[in-house]
Amino acid sequence: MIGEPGVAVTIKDVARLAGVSASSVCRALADPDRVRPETRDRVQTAARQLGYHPNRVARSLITGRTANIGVVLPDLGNPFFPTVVKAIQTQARRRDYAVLLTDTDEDPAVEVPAIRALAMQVDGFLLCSPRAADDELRAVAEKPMVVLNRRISPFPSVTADNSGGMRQAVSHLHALGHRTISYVAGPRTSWSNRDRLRGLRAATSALGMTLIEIGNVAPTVAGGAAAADLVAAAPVTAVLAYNDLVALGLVQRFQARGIAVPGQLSVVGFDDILVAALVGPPLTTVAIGKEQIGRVGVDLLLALMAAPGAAGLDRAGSERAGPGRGGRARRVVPTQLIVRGSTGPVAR
Amino acid sequence: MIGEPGVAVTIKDVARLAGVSASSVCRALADPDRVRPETRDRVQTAARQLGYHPNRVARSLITGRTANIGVVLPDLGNPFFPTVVKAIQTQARRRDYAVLLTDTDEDPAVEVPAIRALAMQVDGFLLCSPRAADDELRAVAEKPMVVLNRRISPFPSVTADNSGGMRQAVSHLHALGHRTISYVAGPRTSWSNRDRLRGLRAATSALGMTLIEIGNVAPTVAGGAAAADLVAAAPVTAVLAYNDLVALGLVQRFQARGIAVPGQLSVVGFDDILVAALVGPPLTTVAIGKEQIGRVGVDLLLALMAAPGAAGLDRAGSERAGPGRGGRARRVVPTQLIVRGSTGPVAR
DNA sequence: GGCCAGTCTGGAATCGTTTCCAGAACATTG
DNA sequence: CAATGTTCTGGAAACGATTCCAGACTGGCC
Repeated sequence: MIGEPGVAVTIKDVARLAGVSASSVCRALADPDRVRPETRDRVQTAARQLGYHPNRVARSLITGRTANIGVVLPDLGNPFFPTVVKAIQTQARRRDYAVLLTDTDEDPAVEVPAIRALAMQVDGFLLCSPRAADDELRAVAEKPMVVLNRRISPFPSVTADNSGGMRQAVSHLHALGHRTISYVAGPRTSWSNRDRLRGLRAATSALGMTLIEIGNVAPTVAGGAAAADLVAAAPVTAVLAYNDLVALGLVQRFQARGIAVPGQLSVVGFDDILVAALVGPPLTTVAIGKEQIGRVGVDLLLALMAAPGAAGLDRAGSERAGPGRGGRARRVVPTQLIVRGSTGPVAR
Repeated sequence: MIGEPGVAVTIKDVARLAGVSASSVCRALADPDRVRPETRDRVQTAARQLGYHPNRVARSLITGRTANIGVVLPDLGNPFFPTVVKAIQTQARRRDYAVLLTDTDEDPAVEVPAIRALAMQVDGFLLCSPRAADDELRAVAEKPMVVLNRRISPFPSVTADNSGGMRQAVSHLHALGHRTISYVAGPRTSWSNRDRLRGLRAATSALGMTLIEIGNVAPTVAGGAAAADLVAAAPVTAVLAYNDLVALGLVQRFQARGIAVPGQLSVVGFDDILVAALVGPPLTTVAIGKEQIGRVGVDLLLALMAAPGAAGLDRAGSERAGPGRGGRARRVVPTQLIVRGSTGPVAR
């Protein structure tokens, strides 16, 4: 590579060295079969010699494609998201896409401006657990969008089987003798929270159990700790938390108050973040294929972008974009209860 | 906002509606004082009416600036990094920059290609704990670069006061009566690992303690668990780990083998990731201002980009770029030992 | 009233690439 | 050998914004 140190080498430099026109360079590199083998070789040699790499910005301008995807999520501080992002990033790179990341700090009001700001530099969006209202998100969808951990028609989505997870968790608790349990709810704006609650209600009522719902808290350790006293005051023998962080906050506060887990109170989390296995007692929780969510999300988005009328919202009355082609697919990844040490038989 | 749904509104549309030329629209929006107040108002009204936002790609092409910064890091799965990235992201957004993220999966060979691939779409790089060789990184530096958690001349860097942290940790252990301790080293390619080891050696020898170094392991829980047996076999009463994940792996394996922590063996981590406080026993560890690292990194990078000869490497014999202006600043953020439950007096 | 300075504006060039179009070169066929 | 078709190539336009330059207009001043 002999490229001048500071100055970028352009297609014209290659053209000059190869003794052909810029158009031919472009063709030789983009679609080698459209030029004579001899020119192809000359161009490719020249390009290699100069260390030429096409300017993606200039290319974007004319093709309208950026080869970037935008990822918007509420909080990197929640270990759930980095795992998903990592999977997204890996899969995106494999497909030659780069990832533009925005953390909205759990603030719904930041989401729409953030999407708008990124819109021009990406070919599509992956919205992880978006907090804004359905209508707002639909209104801002000029680019293809895939939603993770939430369903918003008409976007394709990837969600976890929250109901299934809750069913497993509840029947586990039921088997241990628990009959009255509590749920510590996450953010009101979280679709996963609503979905988990829905599944939980169905599961408990199916088994004739009593469910006491405890207000919405931030999906953090602090949020869980804040709710712990309310839970302790309720006549329950077990508690399910919106997610692992909340569960950890609960356990921490229980232990600080001398409430034995699982001796006096069983605790179940959701997500199976790394730390769940490490705390004392290790947390019983519902595992989600986080990598799968990220990976499938990327695939869905790429399919959507490749689809014929690849705008964010299909135009009114568009031909049926079959879910098979990524049109408005709804993928559900399985969940699985991981029984660890934070749940046990009901006391007495 | 009356913009056509699918078609992007360009500067020409605004110009037409406002009855002025494109140049005037550009001036009115970029630098309102350079046009007559009346034109300014007409343009601004028209722009608002059409929902015009300048196309950043087109702008990049002519200005050469992208308003993106590239972040490269080894593993989002290590909770240390999401925290740093979150701070980076927040600070970048505040300065109107977007963040392009790449996770290299701890593979040095991925780093350079990743940087090269991103180079054209960013104005500068933030390399978090890069694993590649100094020379490779210098060779790939066409854009301004700031290095986090490592020092590579001539790049500005932000590092933690590893030596100071180790000194605190060692004197804590010394006060508890420990005299022979072990260090479980992280990746050989990690500068932080070498820096921590350096500080550790200095601190132990200053206090006349014996240090037994145990091979390089992956900076993960599994890595720590893998080293645990070696540690247990060594004649030590305490062990310092490269980072918290390794420490957690050690503790986990010790407990599995019935070795009491801190009863028989004290364990100290590094980083103070969220989970450190939650495990049982809670981990004594050295805290780093992770947010500060990210924030300062962004500030340094922005200063570097704004600097006169803002190429990656200053040209040979460049005028002294004072560290004050971000030239080749070396910022060190303080560390602090957090004493929790995984350390205690030496047995007997 | 004329001249100069200053303000404001429009047109054109530019960034680097892709793509359309038309023409050149060559081969094929009658 | 002419007519036709095919392959390959170069020039030019285009993407959308910024910026340079020169011209138009205004105002002030003598």
